Amino acid sequence: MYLHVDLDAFFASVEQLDNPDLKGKPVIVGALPGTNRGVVSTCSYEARSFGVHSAMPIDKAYKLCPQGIFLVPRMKRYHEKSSEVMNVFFDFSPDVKQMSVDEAFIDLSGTEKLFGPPEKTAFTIKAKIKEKTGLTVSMGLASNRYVAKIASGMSKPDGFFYVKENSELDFITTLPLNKIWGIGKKTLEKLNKVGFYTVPQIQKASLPLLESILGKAAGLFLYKAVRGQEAENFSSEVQSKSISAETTYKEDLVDTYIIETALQELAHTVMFRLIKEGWNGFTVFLKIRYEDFSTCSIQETLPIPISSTDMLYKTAIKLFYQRYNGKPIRLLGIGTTNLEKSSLPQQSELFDTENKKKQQIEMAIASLKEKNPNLTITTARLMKATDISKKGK
DNA sequence: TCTGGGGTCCTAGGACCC
DNA sequence: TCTGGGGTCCTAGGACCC
Repeated sequence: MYLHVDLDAFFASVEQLDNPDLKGKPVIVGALPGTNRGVVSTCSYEARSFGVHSAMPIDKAYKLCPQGIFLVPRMKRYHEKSSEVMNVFFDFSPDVKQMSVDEAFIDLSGTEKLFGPPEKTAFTIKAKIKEKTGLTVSMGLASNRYVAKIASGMSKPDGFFYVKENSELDFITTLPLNKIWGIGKKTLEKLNKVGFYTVPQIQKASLPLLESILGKAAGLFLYKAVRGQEAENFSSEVQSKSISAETTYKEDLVDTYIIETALQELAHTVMFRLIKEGWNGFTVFLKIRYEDFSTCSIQETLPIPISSTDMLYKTAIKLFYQRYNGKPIRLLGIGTTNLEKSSLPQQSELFDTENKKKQQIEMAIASLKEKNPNLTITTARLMKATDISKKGK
């Protein structure tokens, strides 16, 4: 049996926990009203009753709920609370799969002898989380992860939903299509276009038909989903496959010096994470979003891994000018993929002294930062550019 | 409603190889 | 000489999720 656990209105709940004055009030975490181009990340249930929800533009949230308490996310704090919660899970099972900062799957198979039947264990875990962290969770229990995940969604907030063995199909059959995890806006449109509006209609469709509508993978995924079955890739092992950073600027970027500085800043951010987490990245990708929201990307795979901010920056600049159409830029992003653990033996570069030196300096800075997070070390250019970064955030 | 940031996986076409 | 089949890797874009 699998238990899916989801923290309720996580970011907003942590804020209410840390500042009891906020309890019972509409807390909206994301951005401050009036700041251009922000969205709601999470909001408390009190705010939801005003119609506010995740991904809503912050100014719209403000119109709906002017008395709301608007806060900027404190990711570091949320990650702290998140690990407290995950640690509780490990007291109940060695098999815990953390799926994101606020949710995890717990395999409760074989824990009966220690903790009793799974549905009882679920309530024990729920109480323990509340006691140790002050947070409430929503839970779903089922014979596979996919159904458990949907069940926990049905139990929000602070609930528990148990789909007993052999009733998975009945459970799924009664759901509206938009509650099926993996069906988003576009897929729903495609399905509606060919006359599918309910789960039972899709249950009658053949696999080849679904594949012809949605493509091979999505077709198979949906075919299994409407039968309460889990697809192979649904909760595959979580390991880093890419590291990236992107910024939507408060005002569109037009000046090439500012654009290049922005790219350097992003390269800096990504490189430090790469070093800190011990990755070698062989592919660099760059993302540009223009003022009209049209988005393009370009990537290049290198024969050797990125080893310094400078190398990442220079590659990004090269890619940028291959793609840039001269229009005002709303967002820039840099990332790296094709990752390998940097502890693996690496074929050393033939003429690599320059890069090695740079990397050694960056390693030193990264470890200093590790010891003293408040330390700010940056290049002269980025110091001058503090203006744009502040404006941009 | 004027649309964040960090990710994952899939698709389709092209290059290249045997 | 007008053109196979299988496989891998790369690229750009898209859909989806939290």
